[in-house]
Amino acid sequence: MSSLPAASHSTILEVARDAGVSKTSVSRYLGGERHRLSPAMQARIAAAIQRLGYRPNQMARGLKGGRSKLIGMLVADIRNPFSVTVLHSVEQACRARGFSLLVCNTDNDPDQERNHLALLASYRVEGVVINAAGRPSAELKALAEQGTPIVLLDRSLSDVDADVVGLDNAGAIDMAMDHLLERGYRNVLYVSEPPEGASSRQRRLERFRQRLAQAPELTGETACLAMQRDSDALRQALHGFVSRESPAPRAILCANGNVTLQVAHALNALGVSLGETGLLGIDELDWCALAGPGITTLAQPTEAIGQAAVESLMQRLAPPGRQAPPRRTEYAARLIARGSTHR
Amino acid sequence: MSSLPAASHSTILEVARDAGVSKTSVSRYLGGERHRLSPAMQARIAAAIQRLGYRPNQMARGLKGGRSKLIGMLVADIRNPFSVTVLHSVEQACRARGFSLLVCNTDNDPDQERNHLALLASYRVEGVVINAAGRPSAELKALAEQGTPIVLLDRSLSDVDADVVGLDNAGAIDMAMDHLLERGYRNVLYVSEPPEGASSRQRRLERFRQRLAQAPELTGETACLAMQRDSDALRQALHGFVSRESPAPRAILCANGNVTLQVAHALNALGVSLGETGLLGIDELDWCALAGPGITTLAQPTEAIGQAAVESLMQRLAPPGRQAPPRRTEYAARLIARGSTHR
DNA sequence: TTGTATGCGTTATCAC
DNA sequence: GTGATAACGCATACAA
Repeated sequence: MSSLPAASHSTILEVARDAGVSKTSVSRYLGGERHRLSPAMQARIAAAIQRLGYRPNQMARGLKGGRSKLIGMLVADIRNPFSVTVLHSVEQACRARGFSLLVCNTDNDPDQERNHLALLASYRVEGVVINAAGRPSAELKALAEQGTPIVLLDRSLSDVDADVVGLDNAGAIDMAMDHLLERGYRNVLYVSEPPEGASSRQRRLERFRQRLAQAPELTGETACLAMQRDSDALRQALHGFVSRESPAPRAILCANGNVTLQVAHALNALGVSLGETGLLGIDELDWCALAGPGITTLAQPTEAIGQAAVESLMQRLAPPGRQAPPRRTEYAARLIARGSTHR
Repeated sequence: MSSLPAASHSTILEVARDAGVSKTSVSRYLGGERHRLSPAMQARIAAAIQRLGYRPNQMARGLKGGRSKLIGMLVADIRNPFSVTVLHSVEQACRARGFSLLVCNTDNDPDQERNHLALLASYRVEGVVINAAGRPSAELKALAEQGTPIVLLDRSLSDVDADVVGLDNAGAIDMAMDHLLERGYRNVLYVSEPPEGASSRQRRLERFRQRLAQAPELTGETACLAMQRDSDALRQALHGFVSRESPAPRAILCANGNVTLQVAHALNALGVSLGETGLLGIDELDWCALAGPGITTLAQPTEAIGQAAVESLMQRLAPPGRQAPPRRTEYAARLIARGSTHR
């Protein structure tokens, strides 16, 4: 009763022969048109498929119809928990709609981004979710001009006609500042990674400065540093801020999860006690409750963001009439107050 | 000067026409056989490609040659930092060799694993890296029988002829126990997620028990719980262990990073002070230095593991002669001592 | 309800 | 050196 190990992949033709029917019938059986086949034939085809261990070849399938059933996703930093959570939700949303996800990590490198984009194009992905690392490239424009739907995640790109899905950055900064003010902090250091090439960073920084300008009772400053590369600079900046004479209670606002992590490390090394010196970070991380008295954060609705991204794609995928103009979807952050902002 | 926006993808035929040459020549140009073409023709083809914004269609390529240039990866839990780091290194290694990575997250669900496996097969991936969630499925065996190289990551699978790459689990437990003993702990609670379906968990648990049996000066117990699902049970188990009368210094050994996280949360809630009660976790996490006095960990060489996995695949991909028998590659853990094991 | 013929974009096998 | 032409596995318009 043992079947021979199929040397290679069997084809629809072999199935057809084995079942004694035509290729077309098998194709129909597979393509969700079984209702048009006689029960007898269905049974024979099913048996043949089973017997041969047949698996349809998506490559060939995509060739003819142009439907690769593939969505591409460009992630700027796969090791960023925020990205991963969004990725997770994007993948689920895709799968729920019968698409697979081709994931590319760019490590925030524009060159890699371009290569990956070309790659995705070569696999004829039907849509692309991009957490952009660089400026709009020729590859991206080519993709857009070919009519491939594009959704920008977290970071928008000038000159690109695409939906953008992400956090309400200004609102998040507002929320953070309101919280810090309410808790009595009056001197705020805003720490960010370099904002060039990441619109969300720019937007947050900009809003922080606006808030500073609007609130006379508040003083503040900003520090933009490449976190991983020079942790020394970060430590120095923090040391300067923390040790300086200041009657106003101090707090540090971290522009994203990575910043929060690095700042927490630096403060830890400096022996700064959280709470007395406030600390608030954008992005919720699963360990934030564990560091010192707990770190107050602004959680992003990552699930919603991922789903919205795919939803956008799907709408542009089915072009019934005229395409709607690019849309911007912004989600509100959620404050999770912990000990680090409790004086 | 401006070119019309290419309505859709251009084909090799269009390039050929535009350049006034044959398809074959263009194909040769693309396929790395330029040395057989006259410089003049090369120039014309290059110009045409440029002009039309041509991108080869990998789908069609894979159809004829059978080379999809795709590697599939099954991740049991994409939100696990360990998995992500390995994924990152696998992706880099693949790209360095001209392959793309099709990533599938199974969320530790055997059903999803089977679906994803079928999917990968349908895309004719040339190799698969699997961080398995369940028992060997029919889909997996089909893949193996078709000759698709398979590498098992972290978790081995009985009945599957595949290379296995991962941690030296017994060695890691030894390392952990030696460290705990050296630091004076004499009563150890081993906390793990349910070991069923994850060979590495089984191996670690088994080794822990062996060590207990071998060391008369040591007492210990084990707790296997689904972390996320019932955090109550975990808290109770920890409470029981910590509050029980015991002259012997106590320590908790966490079987992986997720356990460490959940245990840290529970201990935090219980108000247990780390160090006095020892804590050691397998898997280094980027926040481990920040929780209390710092959590001692055993770091896995994730980069090496990812690279070794791809290396394995590549060797089996090129079948010059007879295939070597399945190989097992085990890497040693690295101890990072912190305050949580300092009494 | 079922089958035939053609084409998708590419590579490979020939011939010139 | 270069170019026809035949596959590759599948979907589909068309015919029966």
